[in-house]
Amino acid sequence: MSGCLTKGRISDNPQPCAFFRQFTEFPMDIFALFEGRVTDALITSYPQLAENRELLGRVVVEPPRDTAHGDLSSNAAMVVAKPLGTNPREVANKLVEAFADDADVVSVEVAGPGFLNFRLEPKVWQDVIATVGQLRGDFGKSDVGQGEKVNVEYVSANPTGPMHVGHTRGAVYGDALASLLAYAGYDVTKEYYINDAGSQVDTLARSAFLRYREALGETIEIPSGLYPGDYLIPVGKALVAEFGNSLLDKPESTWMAPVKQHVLAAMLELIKADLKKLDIEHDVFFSEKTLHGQGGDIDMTLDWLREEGLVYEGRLEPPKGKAPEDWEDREQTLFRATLFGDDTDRALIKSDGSYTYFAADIAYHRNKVMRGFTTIIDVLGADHSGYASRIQAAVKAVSGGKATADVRFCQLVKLLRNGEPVKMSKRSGDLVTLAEVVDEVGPDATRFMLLFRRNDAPLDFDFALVKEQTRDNPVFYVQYAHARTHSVFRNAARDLPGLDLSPDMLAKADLSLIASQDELELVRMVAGWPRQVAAAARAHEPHRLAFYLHDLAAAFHAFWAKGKENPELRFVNQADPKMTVARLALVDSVRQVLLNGLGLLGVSAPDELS
RNA sequence: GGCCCCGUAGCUCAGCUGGAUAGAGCAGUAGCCUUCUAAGCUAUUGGUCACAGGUUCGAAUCCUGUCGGGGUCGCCA
Repeated sequence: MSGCLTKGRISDNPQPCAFFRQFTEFPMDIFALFEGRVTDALITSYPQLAENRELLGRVVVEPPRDTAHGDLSSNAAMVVAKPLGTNPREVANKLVEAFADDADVVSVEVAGPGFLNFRLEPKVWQDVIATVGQLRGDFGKSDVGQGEKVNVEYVSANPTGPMHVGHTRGAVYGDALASLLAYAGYDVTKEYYINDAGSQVDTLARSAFLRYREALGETIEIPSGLYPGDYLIPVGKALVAEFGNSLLDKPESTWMAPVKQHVLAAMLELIKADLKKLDIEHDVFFSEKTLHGQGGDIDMTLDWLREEGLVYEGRLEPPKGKAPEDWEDREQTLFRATLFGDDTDRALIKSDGSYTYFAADIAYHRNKVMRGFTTIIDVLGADHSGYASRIQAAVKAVSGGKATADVRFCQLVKLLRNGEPVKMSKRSGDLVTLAEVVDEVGPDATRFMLLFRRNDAPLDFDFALVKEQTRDNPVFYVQYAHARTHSVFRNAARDLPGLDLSPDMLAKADLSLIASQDELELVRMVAGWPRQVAAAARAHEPHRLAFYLHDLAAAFHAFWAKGKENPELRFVNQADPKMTVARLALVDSVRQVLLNGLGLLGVSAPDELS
């Protein structure tokens, strides 16, 4: 065959790709495996479909919601029937014939409007346990990304103080997304854009200078408009340590540059330390300032845009409906964003002659494109939602359509304590900081709770619940499932002291013993992990993994509890070492997937809960 | 007024890019601890997927409009 089948799409790569070879030797993702077989069968029966990749890409093999519908179900017949000018059941019947000789398939039925329902040999599922045992941390890893270069820019908080809770969600989301994409075979760079060129860093420097004077013995009063936070006190002292009193009587024009440099570095350290608390480390810290200056990226970008005819001098319509009191109708330098799908053209140069933030941002995104990124993800706060179309237009323009921008927004987090909102006052600089939250509830709970929700939906974060050690707390619930897998092994070692439970021994387990519906149910869940990873990566939605893990934990707890009522279903059976080894291999596969999933989310997986 | 996000069980939310009878958790009700961690499990109640049209074999999902909530609106970053 030509082309390489990966889940949901067919690449243009004429070489068989590693992922597909992996299927043939090692069916890691059962669903993707059968998606390939169904697609092949379609092409065999209807050769004219071979060229219609878009259509074939819509063919899906998925676990049916209702287990009465078998192990796998596919929409293939319904997807292609109309373009073929035939009806779904006819296509379905041909596909049924095609699978008559498939040794993995017990039966295929046509159901409803044309679904194909597969029932598989138990061995297919049993083998998944062995596959997990061999691939370990690589079970779920894939190359759906095919090495595509992706830049994930996240956090990018202004370097004017410590991080507050508002930044935390974007930090966790971006970080988990980056891990997920890397795991799914993308070439990922984690990036932080330092807004160090605007006027707020001058304000920061002035604020720090006040603290400097304070450190030299003056009594200071912080005027409104400057940053009042205590975190600048040590910066003032450090400035004294570095400069003595030499800056004290100098005009601002003299001290501004050195103080700014110093305080920016200090703030960046502060932010890095905060992020470190959540185990977040960026690969690249990109300074906006480096884009400015003569002959810098912004100049170059604007020159280039001019050459392309994408810049003009013109007037913008005032915003509709809103009474534009201070609207000054003036001619300005504009980027033709409307050519690329934005709803208005955008200003590049301010009235004082300096560049707009957006001008720098075009240059920044062009810089990303030049570095070879073809998918550019910006994680922003929801208050920037109007910015998306602008960024997309910019990336489209500077990449000639070769790169795509995905701008993701994180909604607000509402902090609660026992159901009561936590008061926050911005004016006094009394925001709840990231550090305070993490110190109180821990990094695991912080990360998991923020990921246990779609990022663009608002989120209630209740300190009381997050710290609770009950099943109401999803973090704990999942971690407990993992700890429980270890506890099962500890008990096995205790009850069957002679039994070898090493990975080598588990690899030799007689997995045909894993045959009950309850057990196979759990295995099917495990088998779905690679599929979840691929789908979450494609959708840029790490929260799906959190939900999957919660479901897997529930399935495991449920099976564990069945052993309470029915001793034959217990994992550890002193009278039957063979069965015990097989069951432990199953437990081990659950454990491994929980471990892999929690790892991707950046949440620890303790062996034991104290 | 323009644009963006959202509207799913009493509450908090999923819903696998259009699939089969819309799912979890909490709350409510009824059960399960001499038994691998009850830090858990089982059963059960509960829905006009905001509303009205449209697209098609098929819609919570896509399109249009209405209502409601949030955000944002030339030179801030």
